[in-house]
Amino acid sequence: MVDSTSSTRSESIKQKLELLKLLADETRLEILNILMHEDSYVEKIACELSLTPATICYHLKKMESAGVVNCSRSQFYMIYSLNRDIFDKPLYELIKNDEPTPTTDEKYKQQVLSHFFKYGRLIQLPAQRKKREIVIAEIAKSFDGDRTYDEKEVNEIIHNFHEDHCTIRREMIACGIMAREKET
Amino acid sequence: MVDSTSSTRSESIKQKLELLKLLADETRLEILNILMHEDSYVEKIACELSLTPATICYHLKKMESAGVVNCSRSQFYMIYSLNRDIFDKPLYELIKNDEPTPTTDEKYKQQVLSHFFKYGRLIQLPAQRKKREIVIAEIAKSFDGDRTYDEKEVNEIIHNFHEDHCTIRREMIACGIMAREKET
DNA sequence: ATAGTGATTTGATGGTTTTCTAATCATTCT
DNA sequence: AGAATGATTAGAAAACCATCAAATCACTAT
Repeated sequence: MVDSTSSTRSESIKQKLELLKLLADETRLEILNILMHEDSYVEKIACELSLTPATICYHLKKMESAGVVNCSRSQFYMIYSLNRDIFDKPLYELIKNDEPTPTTDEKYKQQVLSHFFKYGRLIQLPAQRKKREIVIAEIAKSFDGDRTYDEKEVNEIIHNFHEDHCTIRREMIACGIMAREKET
Repeated sequence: MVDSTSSTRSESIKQKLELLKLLADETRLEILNILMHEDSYVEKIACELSLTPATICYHLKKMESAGVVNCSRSQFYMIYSLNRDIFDKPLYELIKNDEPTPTTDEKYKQQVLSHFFKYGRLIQLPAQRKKREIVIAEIAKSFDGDRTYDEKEVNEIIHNFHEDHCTIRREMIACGIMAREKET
């Protein structure tokens, strides 16, 4: 059910979270500590921890289905034992998300843009520098980087986004996205 | 507040549990993954994860007080960064309880004994072998290991615990606690 | 000083999880 | 087969925790 050979190069983040949740419980930690010393069975553990067999069973079953412990029958008892392979990894292995990082801070940009643009037009220039840069960069996409524009052209394009083309134009230059050129 | 130099040889089990609980939450894992790439601040993280700044703050504060992250002010922002030392340990370091193990399976014995003895007398011989051994061992404490007893003496001592000294005596021999000797 | 901006606290809500009791299941021994 | 014993499941109560909206705090810049 669970690959215990050697980490399959990318257990989903879900599985890691599941393991961490399993470990983050006092009762289960105590059970694991008992099993570190010797294999044991439900009733005995229940006695040692002063808890109901039902409760211990609940925890053991949970840990078994995650591959943390194994169990096998022996006479009257279900003997539970530790799967020690699990615990060798360093901690950062468990918090690191290997999955193809889909959005680094792309999502943040989208958020900002959708907040300041409505129907393709700029509602208001953000006061924060970081946000302002994002907004300006978006407007800059309408320009061809290889080409030069005269002032009238620039103003027309910016006007599609906002009335006040002067401020925007100034910002674009301030951000280093656009350079002034001596008029020919 | 928290020793970040090098594990102080025995953080209480409580502290370990606290750390594990911190890690066992999807949102916090995501925050940590973001901070693994670069330091960041509340609002930005909130945007990236599509959550409220209040929520992110709640998590960051929690992690800060456990020494998992650090924060410092920079201009408008509270910059949070990872305390990477924490994550070097292998996992078993976090589940192992270093504290002086107070009761290995002593507690289990006490449970069994208090169940089968009342006012110093044996109510009933347990059916289970393991429990029977515990009970028999308790009775055996009344004998001096260095000395030999004749049958009458043995029966008298056992009689203090139970009417049926024959069964008990047989069990003691079966358990290897007492040996028969040719009568002199 | 005051306005603006991000961080934090507070209180309420909803969801998850541990724990128990009681009932049922599975196995062993007579 | 039937009795005994340990393990498991089902259902319910209680504790815990993440999240949000709204209010407040702390700092910066004009």
